[in-house]
Amino acid sequence: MPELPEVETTLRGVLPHVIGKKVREVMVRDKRMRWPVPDEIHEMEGCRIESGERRAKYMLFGTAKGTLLLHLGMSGNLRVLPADTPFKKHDHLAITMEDGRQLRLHDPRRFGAALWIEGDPAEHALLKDLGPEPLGDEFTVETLHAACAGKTAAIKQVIMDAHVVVGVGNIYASEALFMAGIDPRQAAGKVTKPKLVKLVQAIRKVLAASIKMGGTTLRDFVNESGEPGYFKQTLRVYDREGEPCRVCETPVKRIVQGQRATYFCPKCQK
DNA sequence: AAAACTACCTGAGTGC
DNA sequence: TGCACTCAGGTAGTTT
Repeated sequence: MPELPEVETTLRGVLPHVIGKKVREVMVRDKRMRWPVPDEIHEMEGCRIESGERRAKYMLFGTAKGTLLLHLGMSGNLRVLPADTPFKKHDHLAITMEDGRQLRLHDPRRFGAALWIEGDPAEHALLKDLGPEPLGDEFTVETLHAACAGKTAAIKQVIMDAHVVVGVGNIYASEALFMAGIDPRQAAGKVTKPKLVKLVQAIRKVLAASIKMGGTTLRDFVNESGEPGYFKQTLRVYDREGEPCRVCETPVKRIVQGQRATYFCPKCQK
């Protein structure tokens, strides 16, 4: 499910309900996530949530004692509900705030994560080697060019590599390559610099546009209020196999790269 | 070093 | 209805 725009949408929705509020209780209903939810997560009980930010697809909530790290994996969502709302299957974590509202992490596939970090989150193993944020100043044509230099791997694989740039998942990788007019199978080292310029712009543009529309709901993504995102109707190629390219009407092609589906227009992307 | 592949897990959809 | 099968938005870790 969630790529960067969906995580950003969720975080923005959650923030007003948690910033400056005290945590009353943390309930771990099922600790089986990508990694077992640590007992230390209860450290946050009684703490005030001072900050909430996103790094790559991780959400980080800072308190005086430590930082809560949440990841939505493939099928997760994080909602704000009244604490007395009946639990659903796969509601693995529930954090009750002092005002009776509850944050609930729901994740059927359990590829998501809930961890407790003591010390500087930037030094945590999951975060310290991440590449630049795509919407930040550190992601530039120069950094992308350097990352692509000499690589024989397909350009799509490279922009999905979190060491190169974070947050570009399977949907937006296909979309950005379409917008930049680049064949996703092209060796990264062979993509020309003018194309890389377009690619950097395309990645920024597609992510920002999706955030504006509340993300993409393909099947089951919902934001903190349980509402879907509306970017799906704007997708140019993803999940449109056989349908006409919105530019040239050539049928959109689906291939598999690195065991993931890739969608592209064989005429517009060279 | 880089590329290819595996593993984790549940649920929805398809075809027989 | 039911069974077998495929596919899905992520990414750390292992193998080649």
